[in-house]
Amino acid sequence: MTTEVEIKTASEQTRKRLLDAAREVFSQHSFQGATVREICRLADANVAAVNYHFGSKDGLLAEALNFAPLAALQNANATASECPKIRLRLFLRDFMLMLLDEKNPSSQCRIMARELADPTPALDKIVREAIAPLHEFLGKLVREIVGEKVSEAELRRCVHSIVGQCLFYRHSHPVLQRLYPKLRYGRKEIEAIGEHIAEFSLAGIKHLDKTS
Amino acid sequence: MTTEVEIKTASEQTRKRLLDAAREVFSQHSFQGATVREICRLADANVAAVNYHFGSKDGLLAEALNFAPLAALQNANATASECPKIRLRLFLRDFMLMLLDEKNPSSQCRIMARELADPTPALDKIVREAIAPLHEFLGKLVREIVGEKVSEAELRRCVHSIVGQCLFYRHSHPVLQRLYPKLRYGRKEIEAIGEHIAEFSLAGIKHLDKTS
DNA sequence: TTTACTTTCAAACAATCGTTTGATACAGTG
DNA sequence: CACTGTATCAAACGATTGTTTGAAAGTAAA
Repeated sequence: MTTEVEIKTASEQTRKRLLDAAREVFSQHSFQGATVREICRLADANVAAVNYHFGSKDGLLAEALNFAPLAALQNANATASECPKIRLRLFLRDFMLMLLDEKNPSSQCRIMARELADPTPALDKIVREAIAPLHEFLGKLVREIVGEKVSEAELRRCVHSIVGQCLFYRHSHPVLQRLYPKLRYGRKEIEAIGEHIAEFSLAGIKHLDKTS
Repeated sequence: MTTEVEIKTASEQTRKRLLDAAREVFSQHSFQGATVREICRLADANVAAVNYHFGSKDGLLAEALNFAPLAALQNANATASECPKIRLRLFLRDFMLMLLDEKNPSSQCRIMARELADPTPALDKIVREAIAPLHEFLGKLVREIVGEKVSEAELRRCVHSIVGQCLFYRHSHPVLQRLYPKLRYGRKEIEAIGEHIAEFSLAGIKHLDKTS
C-alpha cells in the first residue's frame, strides 16, 4: 500500500470536493431547489466542473449516493448473536442515529428521505439498492419475532409502521422544530426516540399473535 | 338565499379554476417543481391571472390551502360518544381515506404531506392551522386512552408514531409503488391500512402502562 | 523543451422561471 | 351614448437555471 490512496491527484480532489458539497446541498434542498452553482461554490470549483466530472446534475446526484453505511448497519445487525427483539432495538437505535445525528456526516439518509417525497431519476437506484434491501432486512427481522402464522401482508404493514415512524423524525423535522422550538437532537434524545420506536413497535408486533 | 352563490361572475369562476388547478399541480409536484404556467394551462387561464388574482405564486398556494375537511374530521370525532379507543380507530380510518383515496378530491393533505418534507413560506400557516391542531387532537385522544401517568414527552412520541405511520403511506407512495408494482389503493385496502395502524398503535400505547 | 493530454476557467448559451406591462374586451352606471 | 373600473390577453422582462464552449493552465512522458 503506497501513498497513492492518500495523495490524490488534483482531479480526484476536485471530484471528492464536488461529491461532498453535493451531499451537503442535496440534503438541504430538494433536487429542483439545489443549484449546481451553489454546489460548485461550496466545493470551490468552477460551474463547468460538475458536467465535466459527472456529465450532468443527475449524474452528480447518482454518484453522491452511497448506501454503504446503511448496508453495513444491516450486515452487522444480521450477523449479531443477539435475539431478534434486541437486534431490532439495536438496529433502530443505530438507524435513528444515522438519520438524525447532525455530527454524523451521513447525509445519505437525509437525501434518501427527501427522495421519498420528491422522486427524481435517482429514485429507482435508491429503491433498488437501499430501500428494498432495508425493507427485506426488517421483514426478516420481524418474521423472526412474530413467527410464521401472520400473513405476508400483515408483515409488510408492520415493516411500514416501523419505517414510517423512523422517517417521520427526519422527514418532518422542519415541522417539529416549529411545533417545539426548543427541540434539539442530541445523542441522548435520539437514543430515546429509537428506544421508543422499538418498544412501541414490539408491542404492536406482539399484538398480532392475539388478533390473528 | 338568491342565486348569487351559484351563478358566479366570470372573475370568481377564474379564481376557482385557478385554485382547483393549483391544488392539483401542487399536490403532484414540489413547490419549486410546480410551474405557474402549468397551473394556468390546466385552469384555462392566462399566465398573468395568477399574479392578478393572488399576487404571487406563494399567495396562490396559501389560498389554495383549505384545512376545513381535516378540522371537520377532528370535530366530528371529538364530539362522538364512542370510547376513546374506538374514536382513534374511526379517526385513523377516515384520516387514511382522506390521505390515500384518489377519488377523494382532498388533495390538501397531499400538499401538506409534501410541505412536511420541503418547506415553503406556506409551511408556517400549515403548521399553525392544521398540523398543530392535529397533534393536539391526537394528544388528547391518546391521553384519554393512556391516562395521566405517562409523561408529556412519552405522549408526544406516541402521537409522532401514529402520525408517522399515517404519513408514510402518502409520503412514500412512489417508493411503495416501485417495491410492489401491483399496489393499488382501493377503499378496502385503505381501510385495512387504517385498521392496522389503529391496532398497532393501540398495542404500542397500552404497552406504556407496563414500562412506566 | 516539446508534445500530447487532462483539467480548469470565464463567458456565453438556450431554456425556463415568476412576474410585469400596456393594450384590449367587457361589465355596469350615469 | 360616453364613462369607469375590472378582467383578460399576448408579449416581453429580468433573473436564474443546467449546460456548453474554446481558450488558458497544468501535468507528465518523450
